[in-house]
Amino acid sequence: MTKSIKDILIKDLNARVNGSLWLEVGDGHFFGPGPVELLERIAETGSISNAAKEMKMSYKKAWELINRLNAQMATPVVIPQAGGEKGGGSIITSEAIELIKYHRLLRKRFADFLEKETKRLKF
Amino acid sequence: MTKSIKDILIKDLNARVNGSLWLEVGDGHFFGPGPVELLERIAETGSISNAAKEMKMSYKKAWELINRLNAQMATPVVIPQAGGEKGGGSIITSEAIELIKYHRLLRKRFADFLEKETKRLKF
DNA sequence: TATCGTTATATATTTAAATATATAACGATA
DNA sequence: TATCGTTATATATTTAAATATATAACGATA
Repeated sequence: MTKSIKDILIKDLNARVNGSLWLEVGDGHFFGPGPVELLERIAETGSISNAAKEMKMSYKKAWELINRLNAQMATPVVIPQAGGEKGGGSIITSEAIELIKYHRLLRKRFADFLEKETKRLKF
Repeated sequence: MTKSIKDILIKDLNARVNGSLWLEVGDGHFFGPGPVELLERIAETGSISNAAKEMKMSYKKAWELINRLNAQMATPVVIPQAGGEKGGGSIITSEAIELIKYHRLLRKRFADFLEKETKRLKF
């Protein structure tokens, strides 16, 4: 009695199906989990700098990410202001909010897919 | 008349949904596209060394990958032989063949999911 | 027992990506 | 006009991952 691959994957290894998802444009990645979280935190904290700190991401990386997004989108996702009452800050646009919402729904459907595939492995 | 996020993503950027998929066990990645391709090429070429060359992967990386897989699985995926008539070689087990088949089906379903989500973006 | 090309292994080097550091520019406010 | 903390930018350093290189062990065969 030989073991099926399912037996090995599930019974012996307790394996599960996992993955990651992003929006792609032209050649490469465009909008994935990282940018989503960064935008959310910019909205919360009011600045790229603080958002980056919270994520333990270097400010440089965060700024380049936002800069790239703003350049690629037809409409910017973040409006930065250098200088001002408290030194400045950044706000996210309504388009960014829509993007986040869309991505949440998309990820939910993806999570369902992954769960379904993991369950399928078990029966 | 403001643009919806869908308009921006599809009309302006021609964005599509993409992602990657793997089997996970315990803490981390376990079996993704890379290992699948490597196993396929070991089956074709009869050696880890040649398979790695074809993929332009360093032998070391290929060997470590196979070694890790063999250690993690209840049954090895590759049977290596050092020494022998032509210096040696490696063959893949029936479990490896099953794994590859399973992964192909899984990726097909994932591709369908991605296509569906990309189309959903368009309407 | 010499030969073959492979597996198995250690170590050095290269590469790419990230963080770290420093600093100018900014603009509302007191 | 001095101050604030931020954005914006360049450069140095660190880190992690990969390749490159070298070599011993292997075992069937002639």
